[in-house]
Amino acid sequence: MGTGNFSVATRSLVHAPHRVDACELCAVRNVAACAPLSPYERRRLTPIMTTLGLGAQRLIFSEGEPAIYVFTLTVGMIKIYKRLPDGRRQITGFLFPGDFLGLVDNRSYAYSAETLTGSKLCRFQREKLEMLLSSLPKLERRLLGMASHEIAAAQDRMMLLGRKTARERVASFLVMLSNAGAGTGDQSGAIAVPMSRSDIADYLGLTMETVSRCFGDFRKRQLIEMVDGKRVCLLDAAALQRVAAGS
Amino acid sequence: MGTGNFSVATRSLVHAPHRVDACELCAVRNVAACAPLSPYERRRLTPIMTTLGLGAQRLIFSEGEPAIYVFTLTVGMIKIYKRLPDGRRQITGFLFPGDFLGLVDNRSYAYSAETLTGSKLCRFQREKLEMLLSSLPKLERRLLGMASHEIAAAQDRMMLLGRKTARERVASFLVMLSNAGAGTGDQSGAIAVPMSRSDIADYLGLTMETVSRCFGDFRKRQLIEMVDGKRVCLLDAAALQRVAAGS
DNA sequence: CGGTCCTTTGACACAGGTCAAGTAATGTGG
DNA sequence: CCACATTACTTGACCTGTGTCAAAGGACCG
Repeated sequence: MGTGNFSVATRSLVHAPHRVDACELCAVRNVAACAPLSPYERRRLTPIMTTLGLGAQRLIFSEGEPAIYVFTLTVGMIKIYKRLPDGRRQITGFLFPGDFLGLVDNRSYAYSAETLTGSKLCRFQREKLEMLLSSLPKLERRLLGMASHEIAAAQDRMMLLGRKTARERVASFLVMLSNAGAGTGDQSGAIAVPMSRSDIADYLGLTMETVSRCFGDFRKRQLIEMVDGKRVCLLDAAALQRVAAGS
Repeated sequence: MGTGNFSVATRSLVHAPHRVDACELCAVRNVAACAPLSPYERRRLTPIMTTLGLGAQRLIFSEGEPAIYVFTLTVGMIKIYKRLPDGRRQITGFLFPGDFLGLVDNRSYAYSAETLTGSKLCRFQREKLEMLLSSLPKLERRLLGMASHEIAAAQDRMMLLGRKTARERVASFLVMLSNAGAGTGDQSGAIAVPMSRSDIADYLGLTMETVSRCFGDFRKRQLIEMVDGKRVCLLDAAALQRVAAGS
């Protein structure tokens, strides 16, 4: 817990893989100008922070619940999702080590969060963290950077959901996994796909069957190869990228 | 320009409708704990800020362009959108007075922005604003609040695009307009719909024809009434809300 | 091994897309 | 203020991509 393990180290673009107690707010990915926290900042954060480990398929929090904590993921993979009253589900994101979750607009969570694989998280008391923010300007800036990044990603997702075809969506998903999950696959170049077909479907706004058919199609065209149910090898990443971008 | 006009005043939940020069970063809507800027903060912002007025259907900036400025909208309505290489378009948001645009992840805009109606904007030099942020903590907090709000809205939009039916999408759109545009309609309770059918379609991930058919359907069922092409009256807002929520 | 769950595959249905025509709103020049 | 052109919207007929339903593998597990 809190160990600068390989996964965090791989994803963190900003500091060496040594042990850091408040590491998770450092392990921000894809955010420019992301300096690591100072010892002072870490000292301020430690008291309101606990680390926790969870198995696969565990609920972290539910949509509508009071947002007592915010989290950063250090190991594993998480899905976040919303539901309509009749049960329809939209997965609004898959999260990777270094990602932040629980930042809220009002007092309660706007979505549910569930682990896909065994995971380790850093948990912060939300209200206390918010109070600390004013005296930790670097941290606040980092959160703003992460939020901007998330907004951009959300807009890409809207493009996908509103205007891409099923094949384009599945290709986009594979490309995304391959980028985001760099390092989570094995040495053979295969990438880990820990989520079920219906998770993928609910992420892409499709049905399980359509996702399966697209996988089949890509397999037939030699764009991918399935190592096993949970591992895919992108045989022609460039072609997939072309499909994903919409011809 | 910069006048605390009725529109800004209506939308701003946080301060009285007096004249404020750096008003636009105050005129934040739906953000908790949003205190107005101090005179000191305004003094810091004024030098890097200019105000501008634009006609309808004017391009503000384009996807991919270097992001020199960030803006706040004070009067009017704006659409922001992305395109696929073959021209397919997704409108990722309609913006109202008080909304912020141009916050970016990297150095260039991730989307294009275009006015729908005649509009007034406040323009800030992005890099200078970013440098100022550290010394204007309240402002930074406000941006973080706006960003959180936007993320929540984006997730709702993903639910809409991924899982709602055409009728539910159009109903959601009308409810959104009616909430967001409170005050932009006339006294009769009609709400302004300044965007074209194909704008609405590109926002909802549908075609113009389907949007038109849904309007027709709602009209037949007495849920709405069209005052003219650009004004709609919600006859049964509760029923629409029910449709929007997904039964 | 037999059961459970997940995935794949097939046959068919339908929501929403496409194409095309008609109608209303808006603008323009005289 | 009126012809006329232009653009936006509506409506209809038809088509297709994806959803639905059902059954048949496969993988995992006690």
